[in-house]
Amino acid sequence: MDAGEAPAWIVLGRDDGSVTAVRLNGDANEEGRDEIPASGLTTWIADAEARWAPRWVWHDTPQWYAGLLAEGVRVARCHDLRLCHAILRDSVLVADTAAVKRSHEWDAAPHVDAEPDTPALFELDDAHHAVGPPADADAALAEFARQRSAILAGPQPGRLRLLTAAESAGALVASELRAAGLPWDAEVHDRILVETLGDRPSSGGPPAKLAASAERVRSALGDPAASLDSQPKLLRSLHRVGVLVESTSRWELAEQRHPVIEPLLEYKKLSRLLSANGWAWLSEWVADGRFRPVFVPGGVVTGRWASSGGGALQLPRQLREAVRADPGWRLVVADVAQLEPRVLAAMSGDTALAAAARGRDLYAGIVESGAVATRQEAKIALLGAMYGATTGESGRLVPRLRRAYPRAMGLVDDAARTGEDGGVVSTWLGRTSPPPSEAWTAAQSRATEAEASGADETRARRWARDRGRFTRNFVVQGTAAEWALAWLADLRTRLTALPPVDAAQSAPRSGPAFQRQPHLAFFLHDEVIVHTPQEHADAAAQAVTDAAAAAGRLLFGDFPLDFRLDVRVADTALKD
DNA sequence: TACTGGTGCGCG
DNA sequence: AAAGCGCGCACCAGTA
Repeated sequence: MDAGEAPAWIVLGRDDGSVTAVRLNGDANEEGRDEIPASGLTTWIADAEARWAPRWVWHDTPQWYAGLLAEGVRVARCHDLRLCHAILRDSVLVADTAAVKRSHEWDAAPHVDAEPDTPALFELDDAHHAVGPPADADAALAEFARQRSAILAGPQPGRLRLLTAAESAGALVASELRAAGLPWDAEVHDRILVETLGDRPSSGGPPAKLAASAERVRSALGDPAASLDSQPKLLRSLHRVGVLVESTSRWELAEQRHPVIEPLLEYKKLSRLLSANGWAWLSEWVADGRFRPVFVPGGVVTGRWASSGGGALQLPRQLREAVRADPGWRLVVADVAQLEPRVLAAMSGDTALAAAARGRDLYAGIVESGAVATRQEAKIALLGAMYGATTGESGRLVPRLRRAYPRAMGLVDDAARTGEDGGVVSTWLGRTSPPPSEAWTAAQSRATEAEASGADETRARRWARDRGRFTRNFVVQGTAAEWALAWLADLRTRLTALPPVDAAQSAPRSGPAFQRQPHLAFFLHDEVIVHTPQEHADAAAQAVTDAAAAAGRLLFGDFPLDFRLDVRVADTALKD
């Protein structure tokens, strides 16, 4: 490693078995290159991180970072070229003439396979093109230059710089979440299953309580052979006994009065638990006291994370009790109260809505303002406004909010109108919705032609409204996701600053990079779980709170609004 | 045997 | 049948 000025960025690329590291100065000019044998890569990166703390520029975070984490090495900052490309390619804050919009080799799907150097990187698809973004150093350098110039040339470079940094920090967090894992007590999980479903059957059949409720259903149907797991067959069985529902969904069934309803609802509940999070899930997804799902940053169009495998974002509340801190450790469980409405207030500059939210439950504030009568009404009305409800109680209440909070409601109404007209909308930091599909556009133009049928017009109108609800929600959901990324990134930095505990208090199952420090263990849109040594529990809880305040300032400056958290320190993630 | 689409339900 | 957004996953049925 050469001495010299500290590089601001180090671009990593893989070429024929070795790794090239290109050092760039603060103006992104090349200062030098190092060829690093694969065997020495981790050490080289750890040394460079300690010495320079550069921003690492690489093609795909999990492919570089999973291996480092496995050897106990963390990095503070990175620039994920694949994720940032996806943002810049569509962003209205980037000129259409920018080269990044045409570097299509970087339009790659998220990599679900988190292991580095696996054949996945070189897999061929049907057309015999390599899957995934380019991994070599020259391609990375060129794309990085395109991205930098796209950001800097735009009308609001600060926002895109923030967004790309936050997105990249999220990528680091996602890899770290997988490496550290969520502490999971398989015995507690098993106990919940046994209590709910009955003993685990030794020979493949259903557990006792599930079988019993199936029997009650079949008996109420008067058909000992009734099939309960096939929707069409179940529907026919219900019709035969006079339960004239159109679907077999819980909501519709609950409105019926018939002896089959109660056992059937119970059967559905139990069978859902067994098939989604039963013993098979436990043995597939929990190992060595940790649930290690794959988080997929940017996996949702709005910028929210998705997950792949294990249903990480759908863990039923019923099982939260199985989330257990290691001995001598604690969990800090925190979620944001009414994140999306608060974000809407801030991004629209609606001081009346911000005042309703400040220092209290936002829905209570709306009630106090007199716009609606009850908390429940406030909630339904606000959700309806953000989702585009037009009917029912929600649709009826929305106009009242429009009068009380014209700026906030104006923002989402404008977004809806733009979407219906075929336009694109953007989040606060500049993530832009995809343009309408060709089929959508074709349907709209067909409906305006002279020979258009009534059906053409109806369909075009329905699709337009569908898209309007999507863009309406996009601006809010997407900006909330940006706030959450800023929260995560800031929190991660604060936790890293807490001193490691001694070996005696370590939690070895969290892996070499996390066993002696508080670390993020779970993230779910507006909620985090931190796993922390007991002695740092209060500091970690404070860090969670401070990070939320910092995220609010980072996005919205001095706008007078707080992002209230519910923070608990406990041994389990169980709520209340 | 592998796929796709529909249904239903878990989460925010 | 949820009204009204965004997801992932299991299961079944129909098809290739």
